[in-house]
Amino acid sequence: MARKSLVGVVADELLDRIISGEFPPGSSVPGELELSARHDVSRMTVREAMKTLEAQRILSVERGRGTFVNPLNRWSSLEAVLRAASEGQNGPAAAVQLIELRRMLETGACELAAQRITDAELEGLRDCVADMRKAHQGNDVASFVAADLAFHDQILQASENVFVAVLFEPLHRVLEQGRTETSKVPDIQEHAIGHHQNIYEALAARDPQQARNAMDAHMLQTLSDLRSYVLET
Amino acid sequence: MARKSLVGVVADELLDRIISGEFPPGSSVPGELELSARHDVSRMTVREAMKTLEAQRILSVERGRGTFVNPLNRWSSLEAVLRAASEGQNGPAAAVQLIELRRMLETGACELAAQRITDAELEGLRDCVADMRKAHQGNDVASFVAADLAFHDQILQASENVFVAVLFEPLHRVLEQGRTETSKVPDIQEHAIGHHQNIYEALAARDPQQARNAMDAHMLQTLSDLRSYVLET
DNA sequence: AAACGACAGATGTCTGACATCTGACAAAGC
DNA sequence: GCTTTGTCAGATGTCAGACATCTGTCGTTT
Repeated sequence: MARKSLVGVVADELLDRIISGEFPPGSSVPGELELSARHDVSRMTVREAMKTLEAQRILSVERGRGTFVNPLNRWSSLEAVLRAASEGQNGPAAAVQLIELRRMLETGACELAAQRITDAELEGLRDCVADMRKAHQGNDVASFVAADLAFHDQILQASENVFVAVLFEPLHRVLEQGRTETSKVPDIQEHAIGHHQNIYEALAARDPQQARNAMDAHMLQTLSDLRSYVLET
Repeated sequence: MARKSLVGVVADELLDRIISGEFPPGSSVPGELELSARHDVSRMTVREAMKTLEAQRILSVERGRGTFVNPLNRWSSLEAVLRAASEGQNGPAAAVQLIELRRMLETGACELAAQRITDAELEGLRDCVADMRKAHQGNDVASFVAADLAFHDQILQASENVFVAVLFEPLHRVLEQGRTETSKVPDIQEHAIGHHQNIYEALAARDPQQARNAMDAHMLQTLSDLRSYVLET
């Protein structure tokens, strides 16, 4: 059952303690010896756990002095920040902020893609929309979500901006589950197909402004879907 | 001179070898024993170096099988991706892509800020512009850059979106040096002051669309400045 | 009062050992 | 012949103890 290594367990628990506020930013975490005693593991295991948190800029290790918690805005792990931001009753607010972020990246990428997309990539997008239609008629939620994701991936790739793709990847993972939920509703599926069709046409026309607007409409629709979904459940 | 720990040195060199193409994505890197022999360090040191790269999703460690290089789009470290993307003659292209990314985030944050900014934050922005004017007249480049950065930071904070701030932080570090260079030119300083003034006024009017457009104009100007700067040097 | 030195506590590194997982190959059983 | 099983090499996971080195502090010395 517990498939994670000991290092992962220790790192997770330490991060939990940090997020819970036990070690606020700027303060120091217990020494390696103390943690190894607490978790009943060797010092090396604790060190490797610390190293993973240090690599994500969650901790700063200073030789001879100790290990300190960085302020949240220096963390480089979206997932960790998400965990921290979702504490207490902030879950919905964090979800909205994630969509806002996604909106920035996707509309921007779509604008760039309109200037750079190739004919082959356009064809791929058309196929994705066709797949979504087919899945919608056949009530195949899994295929629908897959085609949806493929569509957005294709645009990201067509934007030819590596950094956007890199920043978007963790978002992809985080938003994946929620997407499957909302995509179950037939009405939402139909809206999505329409928006994707519009985006495709704008990209085919290679009109950056129109492409951005089409994607923006899609994002706002998604945000609206999320709001009603979060409210009713 | 060499203030970095051994772990950092080993991690850096291994990352260099990966970026140079010696270990392409999907392939495996040498085992811990082989690396410890090559760098003349203990196996534990190699392991900690690997852990840092694994935490940045550059490597995937699989027990009993080996350690493998992830494809570039799974890396979570903007700096590492930047190093990889700047290889060979791709430096300028990477710089342009960074500005494009910055444009997405800053225009998006500015649009959000227009809906949420407080009076106190507006006053802070006005002070920043005033400081820029003062530094411009006094030929104080350092103060000018500082006020410029503070202005953008304030907007980021006013957007009230933690995730945008988190994604922007590494960009901040990367773009910092280039900013100091371009800010030396008096003409560019004057342009920047005008744009910042426009942004401030749009935010004061709490008009999201106008704020986005003002920031977008600023970003396009910056991109144009960068292009002419890169071309002539 | 300032400079020095000893000291405790923290992280950095090394050595060697054993545990456990994976993949491959060979031997045993049907 | 074909499947099953045992064994083995090689890889990562974890442990224990030791020593090195840096930092801040607190007396002691000058």
